[in-house]
Amino acid sequence: MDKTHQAFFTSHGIKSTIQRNLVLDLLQESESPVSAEDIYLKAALLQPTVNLSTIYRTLELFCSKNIAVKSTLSESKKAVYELNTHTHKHYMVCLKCKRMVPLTNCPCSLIEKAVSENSDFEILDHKLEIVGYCPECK
Amino acid sequence: MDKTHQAFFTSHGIKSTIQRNLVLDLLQESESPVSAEDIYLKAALLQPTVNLSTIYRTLELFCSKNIAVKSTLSESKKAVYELNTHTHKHYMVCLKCKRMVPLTNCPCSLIEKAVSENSDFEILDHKLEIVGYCPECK
DNA sequence: ATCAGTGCAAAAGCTTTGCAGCGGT
DNA sequence: ACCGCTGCAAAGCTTTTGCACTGAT
Repeated sequence: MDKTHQAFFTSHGIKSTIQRNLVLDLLQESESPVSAEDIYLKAALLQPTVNLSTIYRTLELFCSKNIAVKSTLSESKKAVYELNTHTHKHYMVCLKCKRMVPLTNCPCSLIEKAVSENSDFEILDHKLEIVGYCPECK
Repeated sequence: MDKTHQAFFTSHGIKSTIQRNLVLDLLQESESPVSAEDIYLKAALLQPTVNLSTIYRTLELFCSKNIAVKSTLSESKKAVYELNTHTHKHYMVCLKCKRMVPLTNCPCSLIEKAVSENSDFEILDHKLEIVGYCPECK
């Protein structure tokens, strides 16, 4: 059993298992959000008996412990997951290759400010998705 | 057959039918985006033989003709549809009652500008979703 | 030894599709 | 009369769940 994984998981109050270690590693490796199936396909190469439902359960667990974050793009019906960096983050999504490029900085506070001045809505969060073509696809 | 519907649909190059008229009316009536099932339930009251798949086909047709616009919220796995007002529009979504309140004005051009200055991404569109509690639910 | 975690299979929820018959022009 | 539109049923795709077994502490 990997001590690093073990320490990480126990610090979040959950058990370390081979599958969870795997999912954590795979989330760590991927530079942009991935679907449960993406994770599953990569995980199955290393651990052929792993099951898709375990991946879903693990991802859901990670989200509930704030280890990961789930989001859904308007373009697809699949949810995607990424490690929770605890930073404010948005992506540009390429319509062709589906690549997700993170925004380096985001002037969203302007929007929240403007909105809260104009309504009684209590704003907790916001999602911004920029859609277009990445440099390689345009 | 309703002449108004007929004229509208032929101007978009598609046939007018009872079901399409109904869907158009129901989209017109609703002040915020609705799911296919919402439309179906309302439609079934007036036209009991109507079928869910027809609603889906009609909504998809409307979207392909730019009569309607489809979007998916991160909170739900259902798609929602609304008439295409051809205006830039975003919503605040209440976490509790799921009410969608349109933003009166949106400083998004700031974002697109900032983003396009910082990357080679060709921006075609963006989606903004504000999440929180509406005045009644907070 | 205990109890949480997992694999497997089945089901659930939303959406799409094939096909035969109906309906609009 | 023609051909597109619809209803119905079945399937598809993503995600969830029940259950018995496995594995971590």
